[in-house]
Parts: sequence; structure tokens; C-alpha cells
Amino acid sequence: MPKTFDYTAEEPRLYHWWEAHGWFKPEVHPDAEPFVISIPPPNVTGALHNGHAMFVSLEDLMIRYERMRGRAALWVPGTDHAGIATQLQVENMLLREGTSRQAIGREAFLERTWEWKRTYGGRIVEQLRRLGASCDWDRERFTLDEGLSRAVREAFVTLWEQGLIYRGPRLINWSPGLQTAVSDLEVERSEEQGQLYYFNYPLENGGAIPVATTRPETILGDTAVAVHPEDERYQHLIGQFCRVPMLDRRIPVIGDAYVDRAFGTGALKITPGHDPNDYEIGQRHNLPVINIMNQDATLNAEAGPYAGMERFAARKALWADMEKAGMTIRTEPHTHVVPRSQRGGEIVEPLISTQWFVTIQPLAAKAVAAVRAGRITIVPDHFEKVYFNWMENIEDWCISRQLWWGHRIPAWHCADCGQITVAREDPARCAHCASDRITQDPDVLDTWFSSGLWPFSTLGWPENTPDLQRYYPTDVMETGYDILFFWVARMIMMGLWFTDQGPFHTVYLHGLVRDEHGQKMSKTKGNVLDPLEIVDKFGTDSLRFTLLTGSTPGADMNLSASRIEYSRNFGNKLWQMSRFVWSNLEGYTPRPQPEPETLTLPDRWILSRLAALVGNVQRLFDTYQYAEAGRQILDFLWSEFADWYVEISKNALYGGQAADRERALDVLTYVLNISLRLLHPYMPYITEAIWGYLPTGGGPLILARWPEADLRYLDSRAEADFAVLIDLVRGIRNARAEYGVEPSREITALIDPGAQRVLIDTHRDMFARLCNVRQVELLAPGAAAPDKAATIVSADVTAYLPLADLVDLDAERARLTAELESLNAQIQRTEGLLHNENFVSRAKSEVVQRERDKLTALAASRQTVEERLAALAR
RNA sequence: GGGUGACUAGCUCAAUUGGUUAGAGCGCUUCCCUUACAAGGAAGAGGUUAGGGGUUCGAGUCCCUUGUCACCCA
Repeated sequence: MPKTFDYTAEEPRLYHWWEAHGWFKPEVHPDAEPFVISIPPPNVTGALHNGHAMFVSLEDLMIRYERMRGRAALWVPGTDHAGIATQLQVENMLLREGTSRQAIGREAFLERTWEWKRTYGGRIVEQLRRLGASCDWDRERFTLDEGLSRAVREAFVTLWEQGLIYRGPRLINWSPGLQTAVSDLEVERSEEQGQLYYFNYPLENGGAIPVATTRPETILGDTAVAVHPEDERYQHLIGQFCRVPMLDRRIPVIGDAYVDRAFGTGALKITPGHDPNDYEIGQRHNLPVINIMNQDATLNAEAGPYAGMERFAARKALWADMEKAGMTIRTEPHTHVVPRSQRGGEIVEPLISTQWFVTIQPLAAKAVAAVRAGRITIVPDHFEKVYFNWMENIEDWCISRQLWWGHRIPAWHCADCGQITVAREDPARCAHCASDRITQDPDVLDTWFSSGLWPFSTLGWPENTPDLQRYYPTDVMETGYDILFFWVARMIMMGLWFTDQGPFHTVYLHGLVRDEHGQKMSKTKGNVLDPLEIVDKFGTDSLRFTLLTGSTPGADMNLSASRIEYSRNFGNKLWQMSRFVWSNLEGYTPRPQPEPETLTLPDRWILSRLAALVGNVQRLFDTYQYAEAGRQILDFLWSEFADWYVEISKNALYGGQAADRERALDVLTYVLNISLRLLHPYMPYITEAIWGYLPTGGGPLILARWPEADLRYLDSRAEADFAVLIDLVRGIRNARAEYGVEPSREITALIDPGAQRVLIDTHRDMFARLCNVRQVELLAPGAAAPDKAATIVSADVTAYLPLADLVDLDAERARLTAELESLNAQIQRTEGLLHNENFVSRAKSEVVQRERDKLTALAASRQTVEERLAALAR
């Protein structure tokens, strides 16, 4: 084995090796029960970020784990056409060429976009591969593939036939920059500094109502002024009429309890055409809806003299005119919530527009029921509350987008009868009047409409393909909680609606990856850790292990370079301990299992710890607690195996006895073998590379069997005995450090073994190595302790380090007195518990027994310390 | 306004769902290049688990309350 793991060279080699052998395919276990994950498809335009790295790490962990368990593991990869994002990229490209999509026309534009996709669409997929994703790439899909497009069409037509899709004018979120409708979820609202404009709304019969608004230009679209019906200042005005400033249009004063009497002047102008709340009030009072805005956010003819002006220019102009007319009162700085487009960033305009909608309640009801009944569970479970809260207040879904890149709505408008024909196959004639003067609706569908079908459309739906039969429903949907509504909820609704089954039984949600201080990563803040740079610098395994062990399910994680470095160090530690084992094998072929009857105490201890670890890891995997499982594997390998067992094994390896050496090698390779399997889903590359050097009986680690705890090795006696040795060794090391004994100085340890004479006697060499002492001598029963010596006590075992020149009796007394105080405190606490009737009778018996055992050991230690103090006092 | 979380060592996080003296990493102090590993080893300091109350033999963990922060939906 090389001195270090060369991940730069090894990662691509191993990935290619796995893939070329077809080990990523579920067919490696042809008859097994399937385990299926469909990838949350990244945007085809995207570049790898930590969110991708997080989902790849988690999903690949699940897939590798289930594959090792013998399931037919299938991870279906693919990408999403990302309507807006992709169209923007291509439009920018056209802009640089001095042209535009409008100039080249729809067909040519789509041609260019496909070309763009062919050129750049593979980038994100290549990046996923670098992270070790063991997807079945032969089954890769794209939302605009022919098959998936057929699924979209089938879904749309079905919903239409069921009367659940309708088209009509509604108040929607309009993005003037992108020139398309966007859904509620694609609008981000944040508080921004603005102005609150106070002015007098003139009453028809003289006088005025003072009104405040944040958007004066919408005055031009007002169709009422509302006051609270119980507001004594204004209630007498209800039923009177106002005149819209500058337009002189006549509008009523109405009473509505929605009005907040404490806000502004307590009177509210109502613009149903440009505000969702006003729209609702307008509906209640049968107010007309006036749209004053064009799609490019300039004002239209309804704005009278302001027609043609841009919305913010119109605001200034109107306010200036009102000032001149003496209608204004004042303006003041005001913080208010501004809706912005998630993509473009410009202010979204609530606008009346004719769009396509899905009547969502029937779908949502099924989706709620499935989660309530436990047919679908969400991990962590508190997100179920969030899910219900959203699902139960859901509004119809605006699915049309005024884009060109996407699934075109399969609806044709008839120029003769005006009716709509919706069809699975492109129609030649109107279904209502048979006219051939029909044209297809220009809009495309929201990208999430096709993503919602993803778990089954990727497997062939609506065709009843062999893959659909074998691999659907899938098992787990793993993704970030930020797209619970966008995507997970819609997949559940559509899956239940179209296939009558939940698309998966478990939703696992991970958190956001933030910087080391919990700030969102952003280019402007300059705190972005680029996963590709991390992988270049520390290797894929380091990034994966860090992400996988860094947080609990559903919680955001803070990613720091130091954490990644630590993971890299762990990988190196694993490599080094493996290299140690490997270098000592020298042609010896270890037995597949250590032979129980020949085992020494350290062997029994590490095998017991290993069995316990495997059991713990299994329990944690069963509840999706991968982070804790990973940390425990690391702890075991580093703090128990490497720090103790590997050190101890050197006695057997270098002691000259073949049987000892072979027994140690059996245990070393066995522990490593099991550990590599446990670690493979976290760190696939380095574990597979090490596996290749060890005598593992052939076959790649990726297909090795997932370990089960070997209960025969559980040995609480060995663990307890070994704990005494560890305690003693630590005590001796500590005393050496406190007395400043140079490491090179050879000293002797005298041990009064109490009841552990055989145990200590058998492990004298081990002791000597671990404490760096030359020789360990046992005191004969009843023999006197040396005078000038440091004393170390553990239960009824006492060790003396005769350090005549270093030990200062005062210091030693102080040390022992401190020790005695600590012992007394613990004894007091334990006795308190055991003297408590309620504790003894009500606590679990093993808890009580543990306390009793502890008390026995503590009491023995205390007695020794007291005797020693008495001796030193003389 | 409605909802969901979080608050543990200087910093970033754990703690097997109520049970040993609350653990790691980074940082800090002291020592060591001992032939697997300085990307390492040994030892150490550092905590009233946000405040208050309650339930319990026992609370970081469950309940109530106050405070601070974050996110989601209006």
C-alpha cells in the first residue's frame, strides 16, 4: 500500500471500475426485493452546490447500504428542464449575439435551447458522478424526454377530462422582467424600506377621507375606499362616493372588517386588480376589477393621462400631480413587505391575467389522508405538521407559464366557435365544431408539473412498463426541506392521483448547508464553499463524511473547512491503520472469523465492542440517524481500535510466537473488514481501495454483505475487565505527565493487583508498552508499598511508580487528597441513590445494579487512597 | 397575524427518545517526529445545558412560562 491514499488518481478509477461492471444497476440482485430512490432532478442548467452534495451523499449512502443488504437497489438519475432558468440562459446568449427570441421565433429558439442543453446539460451530471453517486445511468431521464413528455400530456388531459383543470382570468403573480406568470411559491417576500404616502381621497359631496398607501400608482385602479364598519371616525361615510384623483372616476365608500383601524389613517383604498387582499374584498362587495397595467409593467389606457409610463415613473408623476392639486398630506419612511421574483429578482406585480389552473383540493385531500394514515411518513416527523398546515390551506395551482421552453399546453383554441380542444394526440379539427381553424395555446406548463410526475414518469408511466411494475412505488424520497411544498407535496398529490399509490413510503428531508457561522452561503457574502474545490483539495470521501455526520435529520448544518479537514484526517487514519495491518500480513491468510476459544482479553474486548457497534449502527440506520452512526464508527475505529487494540496487538505481532501473531492478525483483519463495510456508504472510495489490499475473499466492497452483529462476541465481562486496565493505564500516563517524567526515562511500575492478580499478570507486557514503562512487577500479597512513589488507584488495583527523585510527598498528598474528594463526591451521590427506596424499587434493575457495582469499585478505591494518605502522613 | 424549530465548552455541533461524573472537532496549555499515521501520539484546562417554575426516585431530554434568534405561510 502507498503511504497515503491518492484520491485524485483513485476516485475516477474506482468509479469507472464500479460502473463498467454494472454494479450500479439493480440487476446485480436480479431476484431481490427492490429498493428505489428517484433523484431529485437538478436543473439541467445548474452547477454543483452543497445542496446537491448533500442529497448525493445521503441518497448514495442509502442506496449503497441497501445494495449491500442484498436489495435490488435502483437510483434513477436525471435532470429537470428548469423552464425559466434555462430560457434565461439561452436568451442571454442570444442577447450577446445581438438578437432575441422574439426575433428568431419560437421554433428556432427551441432549436437553440436544445443545442444548448446538449452542450451544457451534461455538466451537472458529470459533477454528480464525481461525488460517487452510484446511479443507474442507463436509466437516466430528462423531463423533456419523449416518454416524460407523454406522461405530462397524459396527466394534463386526464385532469382536464376530470374537470380539474380550468382556464380563466385571475389575479396572479406576474413577473414583468420574465414576462410570465409565476406561482405563489416562486415569489419571495421580504421587508424593504419604502414610503407610506398619505393623501386626501376627495368625497363626491365635498370633504375627503385621509388614506395611506405604499403604492400610489395603483390609485388609478381603485374601485372603492374601505373603512372599518365600527370606526366612529368614518362609519357615517359608508355608502357615499369618492372621486379617483386625476381620473375623477366615481367609486363607493364601503365598510369591511378587514380594514385595520390602527394602520395609516384607518381608511384603505381598494384596488382589486393589483392586490390580492383587495381582490378578495372586491369579490365580497362585487366591485369591478380594473387592470391598469400592461405585461411589461407600463400603464395602459385605464390609467388615462399616465398610460404608457413605466410603473415607478407613473408613481412619481401621479404623486407630483396630486401635490399640485393639493390632495397630498405627507409621506413618511415605511418598512413594508415587497414580493420579488425568485428567479429574476424584480418586483412581482399582482395582475389580472388569463391562466391555466389546477383545482387542487381533491388532490390535496388524498395527499393529506395518505400522510395522516401513515402510508407515507416524513422524517423528521415534525415536518408532517408543516406539511398539513400548508396542504390544508392550499390554493389552486397556476400551471401556465408564458415561456417557450417547456411542455406546451395540449389545448387548441377554435377561431370559429371559441371552444377549447384538449387532446392526447395533436388534433386537426375543433372537437366542438370540427373547424380546422384551431391554434395551440402558446403557454407551457410549470416545470414542477412535470417534476411532480417524476417518480413514475421516469419508470415509464403512463405505459405499464416492466420497470414501472417492478420498481414502482419507489421507497424513499430524499431532498431538502425547502422544496417540501414545491415538489414533495406535488409528487405525493400527483402520485396518488394518477397511480393510486403513494410514489414512496418515506420522505427524508435534510437541512440547508450554511457556512460555519450559520449564514446562508452567497457569492455576495463571499462565504461559499464550493463542493468541487473541496473535493479537489480533500477528496470526495471527506466531503461526504462531513455532510453525513454533520447534522441531525431536517436540521440545517454549518459546513466549515476545519470539519472537512478533520474528515480528511480520519480517512488518512483509516488508511494508516489499514496499512499497518496489511504490512503485517506478509503472506499470512487470516481466518475469516477469529477463533473464539483462543482469544485474549484485548481480543475479546475489541470484538465485543465491534459487535456492539454493529448493533448500534443498525439501530441508528433503522431510524435514519446516519450522522450518529457515522460518528460512532469513527469513534470506534479511532478511539478504540487504533488507540488501544492496534497498539496492544504489537506485542503479539512482534513477540515471536506464531500462534499469537496469527490470532492477532485474525482479529485485526476481521475488525477492519467489518468496519470497512460499515463505512463504505459514507466513504466509498477509500474503503473500496483499502478493501482491495486486504484478503477479503474476492469481490468488490460495493457488493460485500452488510454486517450483522455477531452476538457471540458480545462479552460484558471482557469489557469490564478491560475498562480496569484502560483506567489504570490512563492513571499511570497521567501521573507520568504530572511529574514530568521524560518519555525516554525507563521506569518500573509496581502493581498491587487486589483481586485481579491473574488479569494483570497475563497482561504485564501489554501494560508496559501502553504506559511506556520498562517493567511491570506484581507485589506479593501483603507486601509493603514503596515509599517515594506516585500512587494510581482503580477499583481494588493499585499501581505505584517509584520515582524517588521526582516525587514530592507534599505534591503526592495533594494529588491523593484531590482524588479522595472526587471519590467521596461520587460515593455520596451513588449512596444517596441507593438509599432512596423509590430509586431502588422503581428504577430499572440494570440501572440499580450499575450503581451498586459502581459503588463497590469506588469504595475500594477510596479505601486504598485513604490508606496511602495515612502512610504518607507518617 | 398563523405555523415550525433552535438556544448545551471561546467557536461549530453531539448526546441511543427520562438513567454512570453532559461528549466530540476546532481553538487553548504542556510534552513527544516511539519504524501504520505530525493529516499523528500522550496528558490537561474549559459547562448552573438561555432564565424561572413544574412532573418524576431521577430532567439537557417531558410540561408550563419568560426571553432571544431563525425559518415557513399569509
